[in-house]
Amino acid sequence: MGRVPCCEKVGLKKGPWTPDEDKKLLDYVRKHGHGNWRSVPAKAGLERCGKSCRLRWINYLKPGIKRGNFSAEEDRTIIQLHALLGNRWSIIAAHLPQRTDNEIKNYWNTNIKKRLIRMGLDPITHKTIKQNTFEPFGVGHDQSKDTTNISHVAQWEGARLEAEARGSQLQVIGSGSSQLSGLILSKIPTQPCLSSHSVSTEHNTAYNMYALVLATTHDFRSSMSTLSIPTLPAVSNIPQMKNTESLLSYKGDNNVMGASSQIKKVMEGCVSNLQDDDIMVAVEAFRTERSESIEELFNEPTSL
DNA sequence: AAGGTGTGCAACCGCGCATTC
DNA sequence: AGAATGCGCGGTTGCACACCT
Repeated sequence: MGRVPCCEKVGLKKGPWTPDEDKKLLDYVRKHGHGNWRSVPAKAGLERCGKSCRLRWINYLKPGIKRGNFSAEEDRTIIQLHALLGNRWSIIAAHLPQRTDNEIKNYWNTNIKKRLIRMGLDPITHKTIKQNTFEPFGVGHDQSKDTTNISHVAQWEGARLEAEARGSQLQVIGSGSSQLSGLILSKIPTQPCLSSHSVSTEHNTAYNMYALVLATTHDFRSSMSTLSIPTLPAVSNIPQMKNTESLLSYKGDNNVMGASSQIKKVMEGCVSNLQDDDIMVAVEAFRTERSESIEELFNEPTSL
Protein backbone atom coordinates (compact mmCIF):
# COMPACT_ATOMS: atom_id res chain seq x y z
CA MET A 1 0.00 0.00 0.00
CA GLY A 2 1.38 3.38 -1.00
CA ARG A 3 1.89 6.22 1.36
CA VAL A 4 -1.07 8.49 1.92
CA PRO A 5 -0.29 12.09 0.96
CA CYS A 6 -0.01 14.44 3.89
CA CYS A 7 -2.98 16.39 2.64
CA GLU A 8 -5.39 16.72 -0.26
CA LYS A 9 -3.24 18.68 -2.67
CA VAL A 10 -5.92 19.76 -5.12
CA GLY A 11 -6.68 23.46 -4.84
CA LEU A 12 -4.05 24.14 -2.24
CA LYS A 13 -1.85 27.14 -2.65
CA LYS A 14 1.88 26.73 -3.08
CA GLY A 15 4.84 29.05 -3.32
CA PRO A 16 5.74 32.14 -1.36
CA TRP A 17 3.59 33.16 1.57
CA THR A 18 1.80 36.48 1.50
CA PRO A 19 1.77 38.84 4.52
CA ASP A 20 -1.93 38.08 4.90
CA GLU A 21 -1.31 34.36 5.12
CA ASP A 22 1.48 34.94 7.59
CA LYS A 23 -0.83 36.98 9.77
CA LYS A 24 -3.54 34.32 9.70
CA LEU A 25 -1.12 31.61 10.71
CA LEU A 26 0.56 33.73 13.34
CA ASP A 27 -2.75 34.76 14.89
CA TYR A 28 -4.04 31.23 14.95
CA VAL A 29 -0.94 29.65 16.49
CA ARG A 30 -0.64 32.41 19.06
CA LYS A 31 -4.23 31.90 20.15
CA HIS A 32 -4.55 28.13 19.98
CA GLY A 33 -1.10 26.65 19.56
CA HIS A 34 -0.46 24.56 16.49
CA GLY A 35 -1.73 21.24 17.85
CA ASN A 36 -2.19 18.92 14.91
CA TRP A 37 -0.59 20.63 11.94
CA ARG A 38 -2.86 18.86 9.49
CA SER A 39 -5.85 20.59 10.94
CA VAL A 40 -4.23 24.01 11.21
CA PRO A 41 -4.91 25.30 7.67
CA ALA A 42 -8.65 24.74 7.87
CA LYS A 43 -8.92 26.23 11.34
CA ALA A 44 -6.71 29.19 10.47
CA GLY A 45 -8.53 29.82 7.20
CA LEU A 46 -5.59 29.02 4.98
CA GLU A 47 -5.56 27.20 1.69
CA ARG A 48 -2.27 25.55 2.46
CA CYS A 49 -1.00 22.12 3.32
CA GLY A 50 -0.40 21.52 7.02
CA LYS A 51 3.16 20.69 6.30
CA SER A 52 3.63 24.00 4.56
CA CYS A 53 2.17 25.80 7.58
CA ARG A 54 4.48 23.96 9.91
CA LEU A 55 7.50 24.86 7.78
CA ARG A 56 6.50 28.49 7.56
CA TRP A 57 6.03 28.67 11.29
CA ILE A 58 9.28 26.93 12.20
CA ASN A 59 11.48 28.73 9.71
CA TYR A 60 9.97 32.17 9.68
CA LEU A 61 7.15 33.04 12.04
CA LYS A 62 8.16 31.41 15.28
CA PRO A 63 9.09 34.07 17.83
CA GLY A 64 12.77 34.54 18.61
CA ILE A 65 14.16 33.50 15.25
CA LYS A 66 17.29 35.38 14.35
CA ARG A 67 17.75 36.18 10.69
CA GLY A 68 20.45 37.80 8.65
CA ASN A 69 24.22 37.72 8.81
CA PHE A 70 25.98 34.98 10.66
CA SER A 71 28.61 36.09 13.13
CA ALA A 72 32.18 34.80 13.06
CA GLU A 73 31.39 32.82 16.17
CA GLU A 74 28.39 31.20 14.50
CA ASP A 75 30.56 30.48 11.47
CA ARG A 76 33.08 28.70 13.62
CA THR A 77 30.44 26.72 15.40
CA ILE A 78 28.82 25.58 12.18
CA ILE A 79 32.13 24.47 10.70
CA GLN A 80 33.16 22.64 13.82
CA LEU A 81 29.85 20.90 14.18
CA HIS A 82 29.63 20.03 10.51
CA ALA A 83 33.09 18.49 10.65
CA LEU A 84 31.85 16.26 13.41
CA LEU A 85 28.25 15.60 12.48
CA GLY A 86 28.02 16.02 8.73
CA ASN A 87 24.72 17.26 7.33
CA ARG A 88 22.77 16.77 10.54
CA TRP A 89 21.38 20.25 10.40
CA SER A 90 18.84 19.86 13.14
CA ILE A 91 21.51 18.88 15.66
CA ILE A 92 23.74 21.69 14.47
CA ALA A 93 20.84 24.11 14.76
CA ALA A 94 20.24 22.96 18.31
CA HIS A 95 23.62 24.44 19.19
CA LEU A 96 22.93 27.78 17.53
CA PRO A 97 20.15 29.47 19.45
CA GLN A 98 17.60 31.25 17.28
CA ARG A 99 18.86 29.79 14.03
CA THR A 100 16.81 27.26 12.10
CA ASP A 101 18.17 24.14 10.49
CA ASN A 102 16.96 25.36 7.11
CA GLU A 103 18.81 28.63 7.43
CA ILE A 104 22.01 26.92 8.54
CA LYS A 105 21.71 24.45 5.69
CA ASN A 106 21.27 27.27 3.19
CA TYR A 107 24.15 29.20 4.68
CA TRP A 108 26.35 26.16 4.46
CA ASN A 109 25.48 25.44 0.85
CA THR A 110 25.74 28.99 -0.39
CA ASN A 111 28.58 30.32 1.69
CA ILE A 112 30.74 28.12 3.88
CA LYS A 113 30.91 25.20 1.48
CA LYS A 114 32.26 27.41 -1.28
CA ARG A 115 34.73 29.05 1.07
CA LEU A 116 36.10 25.68 2.11
CA ILE A 117 36.45 24.58 -1.50
CA ARG A 118 38.28 27.78 -2.38
CA MET A 119 40.63 27.08 0.49
CA GLY A 120 41.33 23.63 -0.89
CA LEU A 121 39.30 21.76 1.70
CA ASP A 122 36.80 19.07 1.01
CA PRO A 123 33.50 20.34 2.48
CA ILE A 124 32.43 16.80 3.26
CA THR A 125 35.50 15.44 5.00
CA HIS A 126 37.01 18.80 5.98
CA LYS A 127 40.39 17.51 4.94
CA THR A 128 42.59 19.08 2.34
CA ILE A 129 41.46 17.82 -1.03
CA LYS A 130 44.96 16.55 -1.86
CA GLN A 131 45.12 14.27 1.17
CA ASN A 132 41.59 13.06 0.85
CA THR A 133 42.49 9.68 -0.53
CA PHE A 134 42.20 6.10 0.56
CA GLU A 135 45.87 5.92 1.34
CA PRO A 136 46.26 3.83 4.45
CA PHE A 137 47.34 5.54 7.64
CA GLY A 138 50.79 5.26 9.09
CA VAL A 139 52.74 5.35 5.87
CA GLY A 140 55.38 7.35 7.61
CA HIS A 141 54.42 11.00 7.39
CA ASP A 142 53.03 13.28 10.08
CA GLN A 143 49.87 14.19 8.22
CA SER A 144 48.46 10.72 8.55
CA LYS A 145 48.95 10.91 12.30
CA ASP A 146 47.12 14.20 12.43
CA THR A 147 44.32 12.83 10.34
CA THR A 148 43.95 9.94 12.73
CA ASN A 149 43.80 12.35 15.63
CA ILE A 150 41.28 14.60 13.96
CA SER A 151 39.11 11.66 13.13
CA HIS A 152 39.35 10.41 16.68
CA VAL A 153 38.51 13.79 18.10
CA ALA A 154 35.63 14.09 15.68
CA GLN A 155 34.27 10.78 16.84
CA TRP A 156 34.40 11.91 20.45
CA GLU A 157 32.92 15.29 19.87
CA GLY A 158 30.20 13.95 17.64
CA ALA A 159 29.27 11.48 20.28
CA ARG A 160 29.15 14.17 22.92
CA LEU A 161 26.89 16.34 20.82
CA GLU A 162 24.57 13.49 20.16
CA ALA A 163 24.43 12.74 23.86
CA GLU A 164 23.91 16.41 24.58
CA ALA A 165 21.05 16.62 22.14
CA ARG A 166 19.53 13.62 23.82
CA GLY A 167 20.06 15.23 27.20
CA SER A 168 18.32 18.42 26.22
CA GLN A 169 15.40 16.48 24.80
CA LEU A 170 15.05 14.73 28.10
CA GLN A 171 15.25 18.01 29.94
CA VAL A 172 12.24 19.20 28.06
CA ILE A 173 10.16 16.36 29.36
CA GLY A 174 11.34 17.11 32.85
CA SER A 175 13.72 14.39 33.92
CA GLY A 176 15.64 15.52 36.98
CA SER A 177 18.76 13.44 36.51
CA SER A 178 18.94 14.38 32.87
CA GLN A 179 18.92 17.99 33.82
CA LEU A 180 22.10 17.44 35.74
CA SER A 181 23.68 15.49 32.93
CA GLY A 182 22.61 18.02 30.37
CA LEU A 183 24.13 20.76 32.43
CA ILE A 184 27.43 18.98 32.70
CA LEU A 185 27.43 18.10 29.04
CA SER A 186 26.93 21.67 28.04
CA LYS A 187 29.90 22.79 30.04
CA ILE A 188 32.64 20.33 29.53
CA PRO A 189 35.20 19.74 26.87
CA THR A 190 35.39 16.28 25.59
CA GLN A 191 38.38 14.80 23.99
CA PRO A 192 41.76 13.70 25.16
CA CYS A 193 44.48 16.09 24.13
CA LEU A 194 45.93 15.77 20.68
CA SER A 195 49.14 13.87 20.41
CA SER A 196 51.00 17.02 19.46
CA HIS A 197 50.39 18.38 22.93
CA SER A 198 51.82 17.13 26.16
CA VAL A 199 49.34 15.40 28.40
CA SER A 200 48.22 17.98 30.90
CA THR A 201 46.26 17.56 34.05
CA GLU A 202 43.62 19.88 32.66
CA HIS A 203 43.06 17.78 29.61
CA ASN A 204 42.92 14.58 31.52
CA THR A 205 40.40 16.03 33.89
CA ALA A 206 38.28 17.00 30.96
CA TYR A 207 38.76 13.64 29.37
CA ASN A 208 37.70 11.84 32.50
CA MET A 209 34.68 14.03 32.92
CA TYR A 210 33.56 13.28 29.42
CA ALA A 211 33.82 9.58 30.03
CA LEU A 212 31.83 10.01 33.20
CA VAL A 213 29.10 11.96 31.60
CA LEU A 214 28.79 9.61 28.68
CA ALA A 215 28.53 6.71 31.00
CA THR A 216 25.82 8.35 33.05
CA THR A 217 23.65 9.56 30.20
CA HIS A 218 24.12 7.37 27.21
CA ASP A 219 21.73 4.65 26.27
CA PHE A 220 24.11 1.85 25.38
CA ARG A 221 21.28 -0.32 24.23
CA SER A 222 20.43 1.82 21.24
CA SER A 223 21.55 0.03 18.13
CA MET A 224 21.04 3.25 16.18
CA SER A 225 23.43 5.24 18.29
CA THR A 226 26.81 6.20 16.96
CA LEU A 227 27.92 6.76 20.49
CA SER A 228 30.31 4.22 21.84
CA ILE A 229 33.03 4.33 24.40
CA PRO A 230 36.33 3.55 22.79
CA THR A 231 39.18 2.11 24.76
CA LEU A 232 40.95 4.99 26.38
CA PRO A 233 44.65 4.45 26.85
CA ALA A 234 45.09 7.73 28.65
CA VAL A 235 42.56 6.87 31.30
CA SER A 236 44.85 4.46 33.10
CA ASN A 237 47.27 7.31 33.75
CA ILE A 238 44.79 9.01 35.97
CA PRO A 239 44.44 7.72 39.49
CA GLN A 240 40.81 8.61 39.96
CA MET A 241 39.81 6.67 36.91
CA LYS A 242 41.69 3.46 37.44
CA ASN A 243 38.66 1.65 38.73
CA THR A 244 36.61 2.55 35.72
CA GLU A 245 39.01 1.60 33.01
CA SER A 246 37.66 -1.87 32.69
CA LEU A 247 34.13 -0.55 32.67
CA LEU A 248 34.88 1.80 29.84
CA SER A 249 36.20 -1.04 27.75
CA TYR A 250 32.73 -2.56 27.77
CA LYS A 251 32.28 -1.22 24.26
CA GLY A 252 32.85 -4.56 22.63
CA ASP A 253 31.01 -6.50 25.24
CA ASN A 254 27.52 -7.73 24.59
CA ASN A 255 26.64 -7.48 28.26
CA VAL A 256 26.72 -3.74 28.20
CA MET A 257 23.14 -3.46 29.38
CA GLY A 258 23.81 -5.35 32.54
CA ALA A 259 26.84 -3.28 33.27
CA SER A 260 25.27 0.11 32.85
CA SER A 261 23.98 0.44 36.40
CA GLN A 262 27.35 -0.60 37.75
CA ILE A 263 29.01 1.98 35.54
CA LYS A 264 26.61 4.60 36.79
CA LYS A 265 27.49 3.89 40.38
CA VAL A 266 31.20 4.25 39.88
CA MET A 267 30.78 7.26 37.63
CA GLU A 268 28.51 9.10 39.99
CA GLY A 269 31.10 8.73 42.71
CA CYS A 270 33.74 10.24 40.47
CA VAL A 271 31.54 13.11 39.37
CA SER A 272 31.01 14.17 42.93
CA ASN A 273 34.79 14.48 43.34
CA LEU A 274 35.17 16.98 40.53
CA GLN A 275 36.13 20.50 41.45
CA ASP A 276 34.59 23.54 39.82
CA ASP A 277 38.05 24.82 39.00
CA ASP A 278 38.85 21.62 37.14
CA ILE A 279 35.77 22.08 35.06
CA MET A 280 36.50 25.68 34.21
CA VAL A 281 40.15 25.07 33.34
CA ALA A 282 39.21 22.15 31.17
CA VAL A 283 36.48 24.08 29.39
CA GLU A 284 38.84 26.94 28.67
CA ALA A 285 41.58 24.64 27.38
CA PHE A 286 39.21 22.91 25.04
CA ARG A 287 37.51 25.99 23.69
CA THR A 288 40.74 27.88 23.13
CA GLU A 289 42.31 25.02 21.29
CA ARG A 290 39.34 24.46 19.02
CA SER A 291 38.73 28.13 18.30
CA GLU A 292 42.33 28.77 17.44
CA SER A 293 42.50 25.94 14.97
CA ILE A 294 39.46 27.22 13.12
CA GLU A 295 40.75 30.78 13.29
CA GLU A 296 44.03 29.68 11.72
CA LEU A 297 42.15 27.97 8.97
CA PHE A 298 40.43 31.18 7.96
CA ASN A 299 43.44 33.36 8.43
CA GLU A 300 45.48 31.32 6.00
CA PRO A 301 46.33 33.42 2.99
CA THR A 302 44.46 32.18 -0.03
CA SER A 303 44.93 32.88 -3.66
CA LEU A 304 41.44 34.28 -4.31
C1' DA B 1 19.46 49.15 -21.90
C1' DA B 2 18.86 44.32 -22.52
C1' DG B 3 19.88 39.67 -22.21
C1' DG B 4 22.56 36.08 -19.91
C1' DT B 5 24.46 34.06 -15.84
C1' DG B 6 25.25 33.45 -10.98
C1' DT B 7 23.71 33.53 -6.24
C1' DG B 8 20.85 33.29 -2.12
C1' DC B 9 17.04 31.71 0.03
C1' DA B 10 12.19 30.26 0.86
C1' DA B 11 9.57 26.54 0.10
C1' DC B 12 8.53 21.90 -1.56
C1' DC B 13 9.15 16.91 -1.69
C1' DG B 14 9.87 12.35 -0.26
C1' DC B 15 11.45 9.42 3.13
C1' DG B 16 12.03 7.43 7.75
C1' DC B 17 10.84 7.26 12.48
C1' DA B 18 7.56 7.54 16.30
C1' DT B 19 3.10 7.26 17.93
C1' DT B 20 -1.61 5.93 17.91
C1' DC B 21 -5.29 2.89 17.21
C1' DA C 1 1.23 -7.06 15.38
C1' DG C 2 0.68 -4.10 11.94
C1' DA C 3 -1.70 -0.43 9.50
C1' DA C 4 -2.58 4.45 9.67
C1' DT C 5 -1.16 8.81 10.77
C1' DG C 6 1.74 12.75 12.06
C1' DC C 7 6.07 14.89 12.47
C1' DG C 8 10.75 16.06 11.46
C1' DC C 9 14.65 15.83 8.59
C1' DG C 10 17.70 16.47 4.63
C1' DG C 11 17.89 17.06 -0.31
C1' DT C 12 16.29 19.65 -4.02
C1' DT C 13 13.89 23.11 -6.71
C1' DG C 14 12.52 27.41 -8.44
C1' DC C 15 12.07 32.23 -8.05
C1' DA C 16 13.84 36.88 -7.33
C1' DC C 17 17.50 39.68 -7.37
C1' DA C 18 22.37 41.07 -8.37
C1' DC C 19 25.98 41.23 -11.33
C1' DC C 20 28.27 40.86 -15.76
C1' DT C 21 28.86 41.37 -20.73
